[in-house]
Amino acid sequence: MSALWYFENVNLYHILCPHKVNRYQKEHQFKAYKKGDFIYFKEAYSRHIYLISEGKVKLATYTEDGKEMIKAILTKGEIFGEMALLGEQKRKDFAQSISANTILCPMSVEQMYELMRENQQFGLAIHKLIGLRIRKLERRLELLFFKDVKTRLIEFIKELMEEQPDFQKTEKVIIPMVYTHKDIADLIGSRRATVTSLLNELKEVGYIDYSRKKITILNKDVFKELAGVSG
DNA sequence: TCATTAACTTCAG
DNA sequence: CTGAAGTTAATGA
Repeated sequence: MSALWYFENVNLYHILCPHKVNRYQKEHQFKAYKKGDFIYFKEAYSRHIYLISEGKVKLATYTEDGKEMIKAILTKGEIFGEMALLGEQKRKDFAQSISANTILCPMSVEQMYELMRENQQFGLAIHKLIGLRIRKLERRLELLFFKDVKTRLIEFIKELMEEQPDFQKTEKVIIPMVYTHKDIADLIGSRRATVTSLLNELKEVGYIDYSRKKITILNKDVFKELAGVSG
């Protein structure tokens, strides 16, 4: 199911990216953002949906005590701002570029509605994506509240594993790393150093191998059974 | 005991 | 050469 989500994202991008859609070619434009640039702020009007053509984007809100709560970090090929399609008037989170050169295709809500009307498959895929995102976030929040960091990291890696298109087929699963240790730490509510040492721990006991570019799960079935709580 | 802080080294642009 | 990423060890809850 997570794998589906991945596929749909890719397909969405192909359907959506105005590059591929002839009749939007004229009005089509990419927008570039530097590191730290905001794409939209909290409480801004929700007028667009964005496709990531290049780079990395962080979606987050502020908690009551003023801290950042990171909802997601998205990369090339993914879409965000989709809540605008469900009638969201103002953004509940903010979006910020966290890579040096982030390039986005903005699509207006009206354009999106038009596409959804004409292409039911597409409309369905969007709704599914929204549903899955909400569930994913809920699950992550639950983990944050009730589990220790190690469990959170393992669950996080499991999720990435299941998003790999062909992960069922082989014993080993290679996860290309789009996240830095800091990104991971942000997402699981921990620190860079903790992520590194936990990854090393998993490496030492032979569950994974990793470098900056990828995490290799040496045996997916063993990994799937990992509960995380140490013993 | 586990995770964070801080200080350090390595890496990439 | 600089800032970010990654590592390590000391310290706190």
